[in-house]
Amino acid sequence: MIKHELSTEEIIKDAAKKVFLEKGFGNTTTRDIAEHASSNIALVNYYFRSKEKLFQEIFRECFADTFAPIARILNDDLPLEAKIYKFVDQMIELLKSDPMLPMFVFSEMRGENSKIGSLMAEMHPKENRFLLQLEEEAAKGNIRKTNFDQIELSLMSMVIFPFISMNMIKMKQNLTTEEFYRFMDERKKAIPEMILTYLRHRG
Amino acid sequence: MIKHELSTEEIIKDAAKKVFLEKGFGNTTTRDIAEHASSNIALVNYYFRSKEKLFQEIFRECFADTFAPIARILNDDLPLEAKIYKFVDQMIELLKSDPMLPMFVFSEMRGENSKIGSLMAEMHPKENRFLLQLEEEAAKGNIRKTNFDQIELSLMSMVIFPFISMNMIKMKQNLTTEEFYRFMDERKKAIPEMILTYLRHRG
DNA sequence: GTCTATACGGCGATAGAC
DNA sequence: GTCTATCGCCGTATAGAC
Repeated sequence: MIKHELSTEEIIKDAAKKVFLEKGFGNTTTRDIAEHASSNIALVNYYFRSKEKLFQEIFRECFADTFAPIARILNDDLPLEAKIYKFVDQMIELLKSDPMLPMFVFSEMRGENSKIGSLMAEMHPKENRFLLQLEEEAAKGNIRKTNFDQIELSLMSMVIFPFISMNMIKMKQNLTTEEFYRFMDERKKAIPEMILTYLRHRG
Repeated sequence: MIKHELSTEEIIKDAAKKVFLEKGFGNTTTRDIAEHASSNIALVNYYFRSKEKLFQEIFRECFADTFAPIARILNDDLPLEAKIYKFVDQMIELLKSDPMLPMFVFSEMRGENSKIGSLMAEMHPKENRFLLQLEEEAAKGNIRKTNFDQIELSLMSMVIFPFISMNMIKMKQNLTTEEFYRFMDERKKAIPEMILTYLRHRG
């Protein structure tokens, strides 16, 4: 295992990611980024040409970091129950390690004329194995028939929203970050239980 | 009923709200606001002293618009099932009429040293009738015993998150705004059903 | 109350020395 | 590759005429 020093470019990019995720594009200045990287404005533009370009690069990565795991797990070849447990577990672990990710991604996707747009096209020509799987189980009579788009959205909501409202929750319940994360760990059981109980209950 | 012309102050404030909600504080300029109000920068500062002050005023209102109805309905004097149905229905109607509200509020609450902070203190010394009610029903054996904070958070998540990810959903599923709202109307039944089925199922 | 004109600072970006 | 110095622009805010 070779020990790598971080290159200046990587240091700047990491600093930029940190600041962008915390404050968003509009509240971030190139000077912010340079300072966080213990560098200077000239170098930021030397490596990335502009604040805008740097932002695009980071947003692309964050977008992928958020949605690639979702698509990957939902298209896994696993039985329904195991898949749901795995999805909730892995997503919560991912978001615990990068809790600002969803707020950042969704926030920067606001507005019709968004800086984004093109990213969507490339992202999900993907087929959705999860929905098919729910239809199959329903056909077999193992779970109730219902609108499974609603189920999928509820699953996403219950996993992701707590991180978006993390600050609110922490203040309201007077929690440290550690305590909040323990609360989220509890959800690894609570969410699948609710979804599965509903699906299995005679409609 | 007297017909009121909007005052210049109100026109500017409405314009500011529209722009702030769409783009956030950092991506909004005083010029934006003035243009949307068919006015000029001087007038914006004449009525509100600064962009910051104007923002604070609007944020306060949006914060209240979001959380006051939540607290109000959850503290209503209604049986559990009716309360949950009412909560989901009223919140979805509210958010349909102002779909950018949650994204705006949560986005501007990011970061520890946020422009906000003080608002929290005044907001919820409120007791939470909803959680007490769940405990009561559990004591009577009408619903299962579980961590009701998780239930409450799941309820919020399923109602609010879809509006935060609205753009994503609309693009992914190729929906118009009308179709998205119909999808949300469907949730008025789907969400309470899931929650209640889970609560009533023998744990 | 409203507008034009302007002050002033901070922003993104680059030139040019090393 | 790195840094200092600086340019030009656009941001917020205000002075002052009407």
